[in-house]
Amino acid sequence: MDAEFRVGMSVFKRRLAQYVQLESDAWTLFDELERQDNVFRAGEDIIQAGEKANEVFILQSGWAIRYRLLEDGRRQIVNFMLPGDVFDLQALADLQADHSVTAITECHVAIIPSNPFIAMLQGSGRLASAFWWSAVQEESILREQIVRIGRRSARERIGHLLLELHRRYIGATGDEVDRLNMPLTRADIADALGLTPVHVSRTMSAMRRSGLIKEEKGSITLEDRDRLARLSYFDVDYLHLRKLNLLSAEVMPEDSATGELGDS
Amino acid sequence: MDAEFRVGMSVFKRRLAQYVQLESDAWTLFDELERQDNVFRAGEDIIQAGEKANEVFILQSGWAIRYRLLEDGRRQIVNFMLPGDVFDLQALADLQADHSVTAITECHVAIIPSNPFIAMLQGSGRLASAFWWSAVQEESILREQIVRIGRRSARERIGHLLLELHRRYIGATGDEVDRLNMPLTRADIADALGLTPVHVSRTMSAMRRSGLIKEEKGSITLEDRDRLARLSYFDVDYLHLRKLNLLSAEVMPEDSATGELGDS
DNA sequence: CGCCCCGTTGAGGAGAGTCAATGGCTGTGG
DNA sequence: CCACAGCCATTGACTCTCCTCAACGGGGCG
Repeated sequence: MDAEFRVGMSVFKRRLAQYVQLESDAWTLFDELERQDNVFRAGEDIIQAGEKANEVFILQSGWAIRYRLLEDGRRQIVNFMLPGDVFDLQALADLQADHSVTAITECHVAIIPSNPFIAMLQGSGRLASAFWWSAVQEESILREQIVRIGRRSARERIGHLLLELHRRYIGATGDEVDRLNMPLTRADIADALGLTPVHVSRTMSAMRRSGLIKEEKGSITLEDRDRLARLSYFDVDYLHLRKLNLLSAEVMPEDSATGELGDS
Repeated sequence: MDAEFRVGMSVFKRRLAQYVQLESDAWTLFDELERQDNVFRAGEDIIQAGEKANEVFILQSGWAIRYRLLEDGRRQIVNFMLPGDVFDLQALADLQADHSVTAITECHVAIIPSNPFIAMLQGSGRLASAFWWSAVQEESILREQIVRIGRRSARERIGHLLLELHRRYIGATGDEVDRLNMPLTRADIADALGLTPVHVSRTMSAMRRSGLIKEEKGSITLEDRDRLARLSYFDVDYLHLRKLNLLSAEVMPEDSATGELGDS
């Protein structure tokens, strides 16, 4: 985790580079951004609901969750943030956060004030595209989370979530293996999937017994990924992992400094 | 419905004007947009999953749903589109649609090709802000849908959904009454909330009996909105209905044609 | 050492699902 | 103008997935 952090923005760049082709001058703009590197301990809030953050966050290392609490204590985890994820672009509209974001493990976060960030987007249509892609992917993940919770059984939900986290984990780390870090407790998984910890435990035990997964302390191995994918009706399409066609590149010349939302 | 259609873009304008202050020159840009007015019959697809639409859609009248089908026929409705809603801004990133959009009632839809749309955003930071607000609101509605399905009982889900649709319906029509058009069948509500039609029917019958709602053909009245809100843990905040501070207005002068994503 | 958090397992219960029958409404065609 | 098909809402009876309550054990940490 420390190692990941020391390389600076590279997690985000690695993630983006898989989908968007970016030249070094775009990256220069990005690298020169004014920013602050913050560390949050496990359990600490990164953003609190109701707070108005005028910053954009990029998660460098660690896992975080976005969640909402009901008045009677029920918690729903809306989504997970993995290294390389950008969040609260909605802060650019100067809106209050309607959900909290909390570190699940220790998190290293780059915090970028809105204004320089906006200026950067204005400076490069391709960077703007890249961030727009990231926002579109996040929204797509939200939609899939709705399908997962609304129309899948407990086993399907867990399998589907594990496969998503696995793909996203690979995107962040670059390691193409069937094993991933798993800092989530049964309660976290339950609150993400609309189940109870007890039932998650039972269901995952059954999955272990049938050779679908293997758990070690702090990590999980997808022992039979194909079978898992079949029985969870997992279809990666929603992650939008194909290379993007950058609209901007066609619509307007590179040297034009306008056209931000365009690509985005 | 026909009356609504004849007034052109006004539904969208009315919705936006409640939250974003826009001068007439911005609207001029918007009004001059190249567009096509299409009519879709009930049940007809507006966007098909897998299709790459290079257009932005604005629903003028009628109701539509975004949904996804699992291989075995299960359907999950991801969200509802009401008059004034804009959809598939993600098409601007040249991505395939990962979900289908279908008309539930007859729908009048303005279809705007991406390029002129992008040009419009570039022409007015305030318009860009307005559309960004719309995208942020939509994402927030998705998150709330996750909480609704994941951590609420059947009665809470139905109550909460009705309250959301009611607020959004008011935003579109301007009528401040407790009654709204209800073209949804039990099956639609069930597929949106992760329930079965039978259970939705039972639960709504109970709600009728306890004086929470009243149903007539094609419409529903929220008889005791406060009680409904309390027992569904409904909190409007997530709809972001307050007036926006337009960042752009502060960050850059009105006459600058750059700064689109900035406000957005 | 002892506390606390976490995962697991058991027993019993409840909310929601499944299957099936009925009746109303609408549209259509003979 | 009526008969019939098709869709939709409702209700009953039964089932099952998932929840609740509870107890126990292991591991990390002060």
